[in-house]
This record gives sequence, C-alpha cells and structure tokens, in this order.
Amino acid sequence: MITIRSLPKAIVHVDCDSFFVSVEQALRPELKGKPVITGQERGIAAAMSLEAKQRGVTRGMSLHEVKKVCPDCILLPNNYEVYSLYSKRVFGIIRRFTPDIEEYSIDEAFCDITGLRRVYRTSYEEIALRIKQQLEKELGITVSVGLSLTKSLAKICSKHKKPSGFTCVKGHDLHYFLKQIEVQQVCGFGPASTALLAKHRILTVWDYVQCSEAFAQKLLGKVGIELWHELRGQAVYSVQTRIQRQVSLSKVKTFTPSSSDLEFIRAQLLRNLESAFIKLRRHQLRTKTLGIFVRDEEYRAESLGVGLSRSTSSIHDVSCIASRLLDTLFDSQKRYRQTGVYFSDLELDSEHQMELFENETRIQCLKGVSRCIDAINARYGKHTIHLGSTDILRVYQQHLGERGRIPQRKRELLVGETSRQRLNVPMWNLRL
DNA sequence: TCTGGGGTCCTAGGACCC
DNA sequence: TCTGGGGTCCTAGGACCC
Repeated sequence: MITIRSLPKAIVHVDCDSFFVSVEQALRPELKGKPVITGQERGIAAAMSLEAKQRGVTRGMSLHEVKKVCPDCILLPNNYEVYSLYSKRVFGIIRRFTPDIEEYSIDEAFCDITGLRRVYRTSYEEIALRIKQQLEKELGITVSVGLSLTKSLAKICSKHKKPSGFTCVKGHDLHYFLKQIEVQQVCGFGPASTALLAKHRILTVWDYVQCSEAFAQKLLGKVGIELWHELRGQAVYSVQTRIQRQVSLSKVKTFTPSSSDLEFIRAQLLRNLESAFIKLRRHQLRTKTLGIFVRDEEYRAESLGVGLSRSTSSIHDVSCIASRLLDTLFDSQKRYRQTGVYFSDLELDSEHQMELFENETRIQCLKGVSRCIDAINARYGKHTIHLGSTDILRVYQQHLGERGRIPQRKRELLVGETSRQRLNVPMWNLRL
C-alpha cells in the first residue's frame, strides 16, 4: 500500500560535485584546476575532477586505463575518514536551516523545507539558494541543488545542471520540464526498467506520467506506481530524518583469473567470512543468518543461506557451515571468479538475550578469542591472525601456474594444511 | 561499460499448514 | 491416495542505488 501526501511539498536535494576530489582540492588548493583522481588503493577511479572527466576518465575505470587517457593525472588514495568528517559538516550546515534532513549518502542529502517561507520571510527558491551558498562558502566545494515537489523530482533537478547547478521546478512548469528528461535519469529506473519502457515507446518522463496508473503498476510493480505519483508531483517518499538501522552486511571478493579449484575458492570464501565478522564486531552487531554466494565466469550468481539457531559475532560458530554450504553450491565443471558472504537479520550486541540452554562458558571463551584476534589484527594488520584454511591464499600467488591453477603436487602440500579445518577443528595461523 | 564493493528493497515460487 | 483453496513464511534471485 502506498500513501500519497495531499499537500504540495518543497523538497531540496543537495548533491556535492565530485565529492572526494573536491574535498582533496579544498584541503590542498594547489590541486585545483588539475586532473585529480581518487581511488588509488583500489586500482579503480572512484572520483575525478572535471578536468579528468574532460580527458575521458570515467567512474570505475581501471587505473592503467586512466594512465593511458590521462598520463599527467594526479592519483590519490581514498581518505574515507576525512570525507566522512566533511560529510558531517555538510549535513550540519543544512541542519541549521531545517531539522528535516535525510543523510542519503556520504555526499547527498534531502531536506524538507515545506512551511519555512514564513519563518525565513522569503521564497522556497531563496531558501534553497542560501543553503547552496552557505555550503560553498564554508566548505570551499561546489554543490548542485534541486528544488521541487517530491524527492524524485528534486533529485532529477539537482542532476540537471552540474557542477554548481541550481534547478527549481514548480508544479505549473512540470510538463515542460518532464518532456526534456529521459526515463533513465530517474532514480529508480535502471537499465532493465529503461529497456522495458523503451519497448512500449516510453522514452521521456513525460511519456511515463501520461500512462495510466494501472499500466505503470503492471509494467514495473510497486516501484513503478510509486514513481508514477512522485514524478507527477505527488509525494510518496518522505524525508527520512532518522538513521535507518543496518539490516545486512556483506563481503565479496573478485579474483583474477577465475578458478575451479575448490580449496582455493573455499579459502577465498573463508577470508570473506573473516572480514565480515571483523566488520560485524566493529559495529557491535550479531547475525542470525549466514549466506554465501559464488559467481561464475558468466557473472551468474548462485547463493545459499541458512538461519542460525542463535545469533553470533564469532566465526568459530559458522566457518564449518559456510564450508559445507560451498560444498553444496560448488560445481567442478565451472570456473568461479567471485565469492561472497552476507549476513542479514542483524541485531545489536547490547540487545542480545541469552537463551536458556546456551553454554555461557563457551560463548564467553569464544568472545575472548575474537577480542584477542581483533586486538592483534588492529595492531599488526588485518588478517595477521587468520583461519588455517585461508593460509592457502598467502602462498597461492607464489605457486600460481598457468590458467590460474596451482600445480597438483604443490596443491596437495597446501591443502594438507587445511584438512583439520574440515574435521571441525578450528585452526589458526599467525602470519609472520 | 560488462563487472569493484557495499548496501536496500521487491517478487516469484515453493514449503507448509489448515 | 488424490485433490481444493487459501494463508503465511521463507528463500533465491533480480533490480537498483552510491
């Protein structure tokens, strides 16, 4: 069921331009006007300055590709702590104008300024412009701002002119504006929806809102009908001022070349599991489910999940389960290029209640082990202490033969180390 | 774009029960 | 043993977002 708000609203969307790079440039003015790219540590371009974009650098481009198209670019590693601090400052400045703000992502926010005309004794446009000017003045970065009747429309507006754009679309201008906007520019219409709409000759947002509500639902289900209202100026999505509780957590790893070696894939999967648990504990969470997935060379995913009898934040409880799930999914005829684990149904550590027949001593003991591992890894580096069965990854690179496979004789030597794991005896290795 | 990582939400279909 | 109908819950997979 969807709720449509009857009164017209004034929703602002703020989008920071090339956020990561803009922050770097704000902190180091000598970088301004140069082709700057962040993402060095991950090997792909995460964000780039206008100058880099003009040379043909795109998001997700591999760095050796970047070097080809833009040899003089300045490569920087992502500095999430600093971006996160800047992000808080962005939200803080907007919050001075209204408490009705949704922190949508690290560099985007929605805010609802409905009814504030009287408070500020000025128009909605003027309020939105003041927010933009204040952000740019205080932070030394540029932002693009959209103002309209709904979140979906405001987001299209902020994207309409970039960088440092301001677009306001009122109800009476809506039809004129929507005729210029293609459906793929709507947040919520991805490649699949766009292709489906194109089949029915629906190319612009105006074409879409001219369809009947029933047709929108038939074609694209719940999202289709919600967006149909939103794009006609009837608000369905409200500005979510409260931070939503995290509902899932996952860790994936793609490896090149692909592999059909079960023990190597198992090691990759268990390494994902180690990382996922580290993150889970860092957020003081526990999981009640465990899921794994693998992707083959065609990028097709297969997954398998189980509910756990009690929630946990310790890998000892589930490493054998993960291993068995993999045995079920694994097809020796296929080559795989990605593994992943995911936890859904998360609960806060503080909210966890012991069950009647739980073994308190064992649980406390495992907790202590996890605490020690976290402390050692924090001091000496991630995965300094790791499961014995993931140790194969450390030596794998040294032994790689042709086609990304470890020669059988060497493999036997390596896999031998992991046999205890499969006998349900946790084994730990210290990387020295 | 053909594929890097971390999320959210929706839906179709199956299992199970009455 | 086969067969109706309806409800709920769960799961795998898809689509989309940053």
